[in-house]
Formats: sequence, C-alpha cells, structure tokens
Amino acid sequence: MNRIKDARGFTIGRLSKMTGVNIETIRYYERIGVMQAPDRTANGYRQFTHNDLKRLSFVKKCRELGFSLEEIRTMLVMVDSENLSCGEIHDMTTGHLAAVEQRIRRLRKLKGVLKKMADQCTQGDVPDCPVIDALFETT
Amino acid sequence: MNRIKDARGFTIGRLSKMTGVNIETIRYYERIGVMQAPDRTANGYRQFTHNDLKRLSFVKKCRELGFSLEEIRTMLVMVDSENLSCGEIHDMTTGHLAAVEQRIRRLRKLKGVLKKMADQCTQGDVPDCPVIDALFETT
DNA sequence: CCTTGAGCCCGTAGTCACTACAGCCCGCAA
DNA sequence: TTGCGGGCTGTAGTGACTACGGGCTCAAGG
Repeated sequence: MNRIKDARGFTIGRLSKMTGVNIETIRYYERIGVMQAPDRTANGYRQFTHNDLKRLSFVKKCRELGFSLEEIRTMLVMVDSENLSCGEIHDMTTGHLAAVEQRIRRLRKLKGVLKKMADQCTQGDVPDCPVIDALFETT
Repeated sequence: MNRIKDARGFTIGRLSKMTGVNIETIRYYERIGVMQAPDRTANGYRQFTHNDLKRLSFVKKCRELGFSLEEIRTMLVMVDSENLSCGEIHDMTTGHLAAVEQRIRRLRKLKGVLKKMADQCTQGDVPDCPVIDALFETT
C-alpha cells in the first residue's frame, strides 16, 4: 500500500517532514520557480514525486552550504538542461569557498575586538563602561 | 568661518561623508528611532550636531561589530538614560561573542565540505560533476 | 536674470529568504 | 454531525538597508 501511495506522490506535509523544509518554504520555492509546480489531486492538493524529493533535498543541502537561491537556480538550470559543465560548477564552488573564507577572516577579527572589549569590563553596576567608552571614542 | 558652520551643524551629506554612513541609511535610522530627529533649517534641511556625529559613529562601529540594531537600541537607551550598567553591557558583548564564535565554527565546517567537493571536480566540460552528484545523493 | 546641477526633501517599493497569518475548503474519525 | 488536522490562496511582516520618483532649494556660471 505504501508503495502505491508513494507512486502517487506525497502531500506537501509529507515532503516537508521528509526533507525538513518548512511547508511555507516549499510553496515559496514553487512561487519563485526553484521548484516546479507539481501536479494536483482532484481536490487541489499538491502531489509531489520522488523527483521533487531529490530536487528539494538538493536545494536544502545547497542552502545549508550557504549558496544563495540565485546560485542554486543556476545549478538547477544546468541540471535541468543536462548541459552540465563541471568546470562551471567548480568555479562557483571555489568562488563561494573564497567568500566563506573571507567571512571567517572578518569574524575572527571581530571576535578579537569583542573579546578585548569584554575583558576590560569591570562588570560592575557602575555607570562607567569601557566598552561604551571604546565605542564612543572618536578614533 | 568653518567653526561657525560647525556650530550650526552639518547637513546630512556632510554627516554621511564624515561617518561613511549612507544618506538613506541615516534617514532610515531616524525613521526607526535609532537617531533622534534633528532640528531643521528654515528650508527644512536636517541640521546635525556634533552629538549626532558621535552617536552615528557609535552605531556604525556597533554594526561593524555585528550587533543588531535592536541590540544597539538597547545600548543607546542605557546611554541616554545615563543608567548604564557595565555588567549588562558585558553580558551583551560576551553573548554576542559566543554567537560570533558559533558562526565561525559553522563556517569552518562548511568550508571543509566545499573544499572537498571542489577538489573532487575534474573541471572538465563533461556533463558529469562530483559536486552535483554529492549534492544529489540521498544520504 | 535664467539655467544648470548638486544636494536636500518625502514617501514608497524592492531586496533576500523566508515566516506568519487570515480565511477558506476537504476528508476522516468519533 | 461535529471537530480536527491537514491542505489551499493571497498578503503582509521580518532586518537592515537601498533605490527610485518627483519635487524643492541654493550657489555658480553664462
């Protein structure tokens, strides 16, 4: 029975649970064209296929890796057109990697400043705080 | 002459140049109450004071350190009410620090995955890409 | 005196990636 | 039959801006 049900497709709630992607987000992806509009049952419910499941999992993984929906769209266009160039994907990935590294560097610097500020704090109830002073300095 | 001009305050453009904060952003800060509405000249132009300059620089530094406008608002309320508790500020700073450290950890993990994927790429024009394969895998 | 251009004004809409909500319908179990 | 858990749509809100359109003012140049 389950196999027949699966063959007929899943509802949005089931797909949501399987992928961990919010129902509203799935509908959003459909609206902006990242997911194709699925078939509907007689009562208007969306019917997702195993293909949709794969596609949505792909999108989710990419999002978790920090790719923008725009980047994901580009990848999906390549996938859909079967005009996949490994070189292009490599470039996108390394480009994205560079951005991530940059972000890490920035955050590390930031962390240093925050740590230094916090360390100078007396933590008292007194109305005198080196953090605020530091931030108000006209350097 | 310059001193008199300064005493009368600066225009929004001048403040923008001095702080590096976009004009639109300054108006936005006024709208949401992070900056107080300044006096106006006869022709309706905003007239910012040296105090505004200090405040805006403070906001900018905080933003660069990754504090949200909501957090900044909290700090400014303390500053304004002169009810400044160094302990509270310390807590905010270390809390923020923890968040930053978490973000760094996540990004580092992500970087590892991206690097591994990119390294597996043949970079060829062939329609076969380990990155896409990896992302489409049902793990 | 007139024009031109820079700078200011306001209000609104767009960005990204969702999330939330209102108000409705549908199917199933008690 | 009534309640409940799902599904549907369309719209608005989030954060932190950014952009734009249409109009006003001011100083300098022709």
